[in-house]
Amino acid sequence: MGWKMAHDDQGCPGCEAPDLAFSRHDHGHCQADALGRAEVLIAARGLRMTPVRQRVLEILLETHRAVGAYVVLDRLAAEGFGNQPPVVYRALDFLEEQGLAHRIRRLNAFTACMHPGEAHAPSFLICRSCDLVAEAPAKAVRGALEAVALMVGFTVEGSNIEAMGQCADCRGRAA
Amino acid sequence: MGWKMAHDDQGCPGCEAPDLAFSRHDHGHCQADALGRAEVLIAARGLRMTPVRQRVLEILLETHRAVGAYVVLDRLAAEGFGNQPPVVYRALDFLEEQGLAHRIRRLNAFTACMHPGEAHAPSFLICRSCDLVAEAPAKAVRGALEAVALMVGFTVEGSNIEAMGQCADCRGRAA
DNA sequence: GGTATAGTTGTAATAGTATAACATGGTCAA
DNA sequence: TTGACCATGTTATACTATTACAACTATACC
Repeated sequence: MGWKMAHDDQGCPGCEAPDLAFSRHDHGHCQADALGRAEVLIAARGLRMTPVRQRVLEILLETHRAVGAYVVLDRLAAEGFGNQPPVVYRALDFLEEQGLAHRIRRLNAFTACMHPGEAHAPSFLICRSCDLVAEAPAKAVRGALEAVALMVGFTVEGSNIEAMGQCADCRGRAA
Repeated sequence: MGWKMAHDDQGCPGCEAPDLAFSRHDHGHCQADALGRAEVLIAARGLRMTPVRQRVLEILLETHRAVGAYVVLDRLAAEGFGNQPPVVYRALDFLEEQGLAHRIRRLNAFTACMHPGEAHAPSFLICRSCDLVAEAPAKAVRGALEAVALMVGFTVEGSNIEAMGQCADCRGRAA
């Protein structure tokens, strides 16, 4: 295979690399790993990974790009699921609440979480050329944000941190 | 007046306070200051602060909340401007490009920039109770984000950093 | 097993946000 | 005053998201 392995067999630490989306990797493993983790997590919480939810997650996991709700909906409809917006939005909301997917507000689209289960307040790097979306560790970023908030007595309950720009490959190609 | 003055006469440093939106202040000065700066800035850049643009900025400056495009549009229409979406979106795009307004992606709405002209990559604190939006200094936040990006060779060209939560006042009232 | 319950999905209708494309009109400089 | 450029007006449409209600399914409890 032409892929550079970005992981080993235990816990897929490579999948926590901030540049996962931008680097060649065994995406099949990437998908399977995330999906497996998701199922375990949902079961552990006493919730149900229904067919619609699982299928939506699978669709999101196909790519490291953000996918619009209506693109997912069309896929679902073609496969015999309901073809009205609530079908997909409910699944997406569920996945987001459970930390299995993230909403990329800048794109009005969604992307699968690449390391579900780990407590994380992610930030995203969105390449304007190839549209890949990398989920970067945002511990430092989130810390800085909370520091500012603390100064004014503001309690941060949730945040969205997104950077638009260009990934290394695309910048190289452009130059 | 019942307002605590949050500024002095030269440059309105108070208007750079991260908690401006959340603290009582002379909002009239706040507005006038931002508007004045905006006009100077636009002129200096050889651009035109047209009636529509100015009116949109004024409307955004009325409150420290984010305002939806269609709310602005209704106001414009009631005042004799065009009543079609492009009218307001063009003005908002212009203001955003010039750093005079910011898009709050989490709310699909817009807010006036409180210290135009200063180079800044703002972050926003959005109170879920009172809907006030504070523009907080994001130098540290932006720095952290760029540090992460640098690690993977990603070039940050723009960012949106928004925190949803509760301001000090609202938290106090809730307790 | 039967049945109440909560949760999930299906469906219809509608609300809200944003852009493309083209026509019109104003401003400024040569 | 003509031409170029920019801004605005207008029509139409695309895209994103939610409300409300009906039907169904799994589960737990009796």
